Amino acid sequence: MATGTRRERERAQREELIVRAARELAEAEGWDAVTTRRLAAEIEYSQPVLYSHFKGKNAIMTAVAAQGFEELVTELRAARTAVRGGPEALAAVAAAYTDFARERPALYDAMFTHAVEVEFATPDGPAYLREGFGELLQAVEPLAGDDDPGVLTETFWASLHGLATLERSGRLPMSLHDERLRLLLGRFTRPKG
Amino acid sequence: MATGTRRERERAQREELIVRAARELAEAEGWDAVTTRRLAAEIEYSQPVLYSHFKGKNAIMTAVAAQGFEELVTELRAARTAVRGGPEALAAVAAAYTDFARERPALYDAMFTHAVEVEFATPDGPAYLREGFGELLQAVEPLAGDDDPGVLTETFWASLHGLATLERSGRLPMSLHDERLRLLLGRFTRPKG
DNA sequence: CAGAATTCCTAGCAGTGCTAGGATCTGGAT
DNA sequence: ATCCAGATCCTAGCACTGCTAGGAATTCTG
Repeated sequence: MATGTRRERERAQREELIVRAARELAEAEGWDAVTTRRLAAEIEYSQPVLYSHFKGKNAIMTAVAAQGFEELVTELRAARTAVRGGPEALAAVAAAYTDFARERPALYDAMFTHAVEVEFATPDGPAYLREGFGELLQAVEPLAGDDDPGVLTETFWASLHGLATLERSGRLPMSLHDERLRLLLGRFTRPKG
Repeated sequence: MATGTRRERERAQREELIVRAARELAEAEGWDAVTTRRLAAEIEYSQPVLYSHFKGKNAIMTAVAAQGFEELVTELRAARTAVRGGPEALAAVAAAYTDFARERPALYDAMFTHAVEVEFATPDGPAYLREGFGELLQAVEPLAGDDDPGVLTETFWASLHGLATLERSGRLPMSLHDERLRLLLGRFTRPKG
């Protein structure tokens, strides 16, 4: 029995190794550079070993994305709790979100453009999704007014996501990012006239 | 010389055939299904013929995207000019934009997620980009207030893009689309308090 | 009608994700 | 210590991708 647990531990370690290697490779050279062959070479095992841990390359990306969600949640929480609340909280959370997307583009891609296997939009989805949305919700809710806070949070999230993706792909110049974020926040914090 | 012009005409026709086939295949089965072999079979020529017209698959996608931009411009213009102006114009343009993304997902992908070769964010970019942005701008401008109309338009565009992509990928349920759009428009038309 | 030039296809390259099959190594029982 | 069952892992290969070199076939020109 003792050997069994050791093997399990080693397997878990290697699985972690795979995810870390995939993430580092993606962050260094983009997801296109993450091929099963290169990944196998990186961890010094053969390709089929990858498939004994994950169903396929997509599952590996999903595992990387899961790490990303965890980290995004902690960053959003840190940003939100660092300020008093109200408009400042929304600004802090928004800046944290777009910073995350800019600084970890490969991670962000895995989370929000690839890896559709993550179950969004369902009440029983992964905990990190509920928590992440919860962080946004807590920042948006005080400013919702008559609007449904949940739907308004979705809308605000979509705006941040749009900014992040368009700026990252070069379709909007990054130089005006702060200004765009300022205008967006202005519109969402503006009280009903 | 007469034969020369005939050949040119035939070449242009075949090029159009390639773009149309790529577009139809993408809209029917998604861009993953658009391989050079299938495309060649569809137009009843061999693969290398594709490369005598386009530098590669990406160039074909760019050509499809160009068609998309032209169509998007006309739809935005139609939506904007159909109403009087002010908030209604913004609502009409926003609905036209998200409708376009939902009804022509493959086209939208080629325009805004793939095909980075299109020169966004430069003054001398393609005409359809300037025109398309101009349509949004004309709808946003009357509501800009003290804000820079151009930057505000970029921000509004990003919000629409975020909604379109998150809803399309299943990360936001499509059922609440109208409500989200309503809230977004409410925030962007709300006068400064 | 022969020669030149264009057009086009066959065949192939290097790469992808993924998998079947057998070799190798490990752990436990005799 | 030995032998066998089972887990572990790798080699080799499949079907596919985008793309290209080289030669065959067709077309136009003198």
